Amino acid sequence: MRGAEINTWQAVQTEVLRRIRAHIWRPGDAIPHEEALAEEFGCARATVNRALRQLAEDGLLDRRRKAGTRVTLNPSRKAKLDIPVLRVEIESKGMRYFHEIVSREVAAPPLAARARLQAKPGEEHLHLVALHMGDDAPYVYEDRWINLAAVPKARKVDFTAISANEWLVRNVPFEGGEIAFSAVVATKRDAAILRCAQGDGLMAIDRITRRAGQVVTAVRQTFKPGYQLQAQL
Amino acid sequence: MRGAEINTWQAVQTEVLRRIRAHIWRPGDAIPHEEALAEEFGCARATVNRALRQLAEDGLLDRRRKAGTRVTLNPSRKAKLDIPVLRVEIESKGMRYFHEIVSREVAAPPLAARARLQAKPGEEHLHLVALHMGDDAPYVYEDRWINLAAVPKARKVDFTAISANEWLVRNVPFEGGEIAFSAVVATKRDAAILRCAQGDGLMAIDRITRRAGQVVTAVRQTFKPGYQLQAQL
DNA sequence: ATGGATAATAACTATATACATATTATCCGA
DNA sequence: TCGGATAATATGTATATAGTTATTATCCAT
Repeated sequence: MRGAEINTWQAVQTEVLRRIRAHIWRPGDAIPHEEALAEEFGCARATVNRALRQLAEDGLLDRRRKAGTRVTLNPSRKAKLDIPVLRVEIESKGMRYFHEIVSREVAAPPLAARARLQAKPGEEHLHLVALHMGDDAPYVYEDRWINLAAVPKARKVDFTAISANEWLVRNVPFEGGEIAFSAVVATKRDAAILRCAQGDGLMAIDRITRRAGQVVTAVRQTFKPGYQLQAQL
Repeated sequence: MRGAEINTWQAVQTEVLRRIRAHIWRPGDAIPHEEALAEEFGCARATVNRALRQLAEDGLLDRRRKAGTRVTLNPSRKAKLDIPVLRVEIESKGMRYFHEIVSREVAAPPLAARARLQAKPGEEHLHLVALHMGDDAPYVYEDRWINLAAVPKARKVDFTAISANEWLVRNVPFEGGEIAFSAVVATKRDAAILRCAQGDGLMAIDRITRRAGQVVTAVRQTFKPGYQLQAQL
């Protein structure tokens, strides 16, 4: 598999990678500067830069002007995982996607949710509980708050026709957010909705989405038992 | 925060991003080609390329030769999470790190583990169970198999002095692997080791590390209750 | 020694240019 | 109409060159 590059910059990159892995250049060591490597590999400095820059982005090298480039001391493996829209994820597994609204109301969020939403007391939010199904079996259910001050249009959207997730992605430009994964134990309520046993271990994903400083939406998605989140190293 | 670029390519990137988010260029739409954008922004094509290439890597654009560049239709959020060596993670939280070996034996893995290890019957592996502590409280425990055929040196390493995790990172060049996150329910044994209640929801991480086609090590790490894995969107 | 100006350095950015490559569109003959 | 050769095109890669910027090292005056 390795060594199948046609590119110069990829060839340089894998050779550098090889030297790091073979401990020819060890963690903490400085490696030759771009110009020297360019000469060694018989290519332009820009090409070396392209190779090294990406390795730095991946966390394998530390680069600083004038100080040079060194092999990262505590290499932390970076896993990239992509969180697709649930419909896409379910359909990509060959299942038929369907979703239903369990409850919908406009209300002021309770104290616990208010902090996450950065909401002032009395501010109205749309509270949605929805269930996403794969082949008629519950796959994940979500408990979501949407900030109506940030997204007034959401008040009159028919979320049975399009999931909140998808509607938001399509209609609300957003800028960032946080995501956290944790393990929870199925409550009686969880079990009833997901049709699993009370006490099962469930993966939960908490997400907050921001736009212009405001929290647009905060959601907890609770997955069916046995759900695995996979990534490549 | 936005608009604080000094670079041309970053300025181009955020402007493109803005147009995507503002739905000036909508999902599925083709955007102008590099040369046109270069002219519009008054910069070189290489600069536009740099900006767009990264957006494509982030999954916001789809680019194909001759076909051009379009806004991704089903934008799946990509979260980057880094998995540091446990010692570093624990120490970075201001806790004192300590680890102990619960059990250690050389054995042929049982059938269930053999598949994951791609091991032939009778092949010897090192089986390690270790507990990582933060401030004297259990943080995570791991059940690990190390392929002695791939890493013969491991047989006589003192893993009380350095954790297997760290020793492997430092001493075995590796090429790739898989990682999976799931939620499990604490068994009696889990509870005893982690000093938690049986039935607690625990985050589990399964990892397989390869080198030259061989599986170097397969490990399951089971975290203390309440553990959260966080990432930025 | 200490601090501050100055020089040296290595990565960072940008440009023009050129060629490679994948993919689409077109055209032509069977 | 179908298939295959051919042209057109947008992105991908590589290079030489040049200027920018952050950081370190040095040197000098106090």
